[in-house]
Amino acid sequence: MARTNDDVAAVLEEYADLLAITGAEDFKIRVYQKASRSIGAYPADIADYDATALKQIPNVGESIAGKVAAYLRTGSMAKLEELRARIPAGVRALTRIPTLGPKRAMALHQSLGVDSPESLEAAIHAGALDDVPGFGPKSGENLLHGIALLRQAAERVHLGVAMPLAEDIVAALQKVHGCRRCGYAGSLRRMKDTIGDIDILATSNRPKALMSAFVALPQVTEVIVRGDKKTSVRTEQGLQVDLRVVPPAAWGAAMQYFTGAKAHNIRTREIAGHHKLKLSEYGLFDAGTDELVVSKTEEEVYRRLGLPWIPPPLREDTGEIEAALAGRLPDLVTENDVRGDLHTHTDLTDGLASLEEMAAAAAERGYAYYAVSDHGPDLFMQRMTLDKARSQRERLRELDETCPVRLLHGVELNIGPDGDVDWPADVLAEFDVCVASVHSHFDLPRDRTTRRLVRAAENPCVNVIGHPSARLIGRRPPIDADWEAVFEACARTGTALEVNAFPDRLDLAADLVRRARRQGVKFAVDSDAHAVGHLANLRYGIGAAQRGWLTADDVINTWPLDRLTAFLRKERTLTPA
DNA sequence: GCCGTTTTCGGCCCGACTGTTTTCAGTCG
Repeated sequence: MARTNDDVAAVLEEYADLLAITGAEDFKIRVYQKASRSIGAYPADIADYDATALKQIPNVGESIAGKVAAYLRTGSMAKLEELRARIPAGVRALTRIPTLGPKRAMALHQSLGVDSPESLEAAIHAGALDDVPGFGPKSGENLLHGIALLRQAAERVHLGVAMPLAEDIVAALQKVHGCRRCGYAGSLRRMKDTIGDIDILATSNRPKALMSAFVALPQVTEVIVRGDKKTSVRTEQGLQVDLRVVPPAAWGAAMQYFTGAKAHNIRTREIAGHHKLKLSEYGLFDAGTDELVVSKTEEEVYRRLGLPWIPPPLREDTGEIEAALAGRLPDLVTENDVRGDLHTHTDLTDGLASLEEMAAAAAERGYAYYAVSDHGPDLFMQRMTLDKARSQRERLRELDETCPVRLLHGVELNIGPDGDVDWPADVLAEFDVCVASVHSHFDLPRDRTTRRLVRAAENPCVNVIGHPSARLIGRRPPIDADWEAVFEACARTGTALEVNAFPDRLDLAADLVRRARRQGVKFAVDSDAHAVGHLANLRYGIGAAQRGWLTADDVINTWPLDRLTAFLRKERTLTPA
């Protein structure tokens, strides 16, 4: 299931955690964390690598390469096994309790013998904490609260939940007297598909007023920490929201800092160090004199570090720093580049709006072209028939004559367990665009799922594989396929992969998008709209595309219609009739 | 343990807040 790289990354991460619990030096812990990230983000599969090959990976040196090579050979890592033998697995679980880090977790384990959140909870209730130095009454209270939160498993929420909430809070704070600027940062600004907490940044010379307004927001149910510079709250759905207030002149440095990701920031601070500078949320400073160099805009901060401005979706330390230094950052696709949507529904099947309403909404968005792609007959509950599809086409052609948007007649086919789709080639040839998606049989064995998707791609009439992994964030895992084989087939046959913009799908996911792009695959960023309001979800799909390093050239629905049409002909025109 | 426009040795990201401390360690982001 998991790639070798992910498996090794998890092992190194665990080793780093156990080192921290045993009180190892900070820098040693960080080295294993860095190596874990580097291997996790490394594009090639390392399954067959030996120590020499492993050392080519950044942050993997002699020692780690040796450990990983042994792990790949034997399935175990001696040093890790040693630590596992010393520290019960539950102690690592203790560090997942908020306010309890490795040091204090180990202290509790040694003095009380606790080895799980449950046994800690029992020990606290028994009053055992009173005898442990460094733990007062407040600690017990906070730990119990933390254990309760852990139990609720405050899950990460998807972008479609976090973004509107963040936008509401920003709008409210902007109205507070003295607030100069306010915006969201963090993983939300990086457009991660799921969000653990929301980071809001504001500038004001009167931070107290801003903090008071913040904790009084109707969405707030609990204040976690409160200060003049930083306040954290929890909302009714258990989501943590942090507000940071900095002086107006520090906006750029603060935005850079709070957008993260943490690993990206560590790199930018290291680079600052090399330039004898010091970077914090308050600005870029001369390391010797502490004099401010720049802080007003992110562009200035990056420029002074010798870097171009790096778009937030790339800031993960997965190669963007190296690309920036080499002047090879991708020119990312934006929502403005998009000329049309290739996957949308109407009330002919499971959509809520009519063909006319959807076409009008597409025109309003300024699209040049727009495909209606209702379900084919194989999704039986949608009651589609060939007659219905053809009569929809007639209406669409008629509407097209007066519509400012060029209307395309499409279909969303169902990919059966063996890769077959609803209609034969002669029927499919009547459509302008064919999307084909998996809607059932999600648990087939990997090789069968791979064959299923490859066959769909090899169908000369299938233009786009819709929501390729069929995942539903937080509800259904992605189907298991040999994705490299699927990507190869798509690149070879001129079949695009969809980046479905529905916020609980965001499918293909960004990391797979990036891997597919390396194989030369093209993409369609589609809304899969079932209602007028869904067309605007496209922004989330663009976020995923950006996180996958896509340029406009990689995305077929940014192309002019004639180029798109040529792509959609696929090899149909090359195959003799 | 890794790495090199400061280096093959000596550095390793920075600041806010909390709780328990009498000046700071631990945790978090």
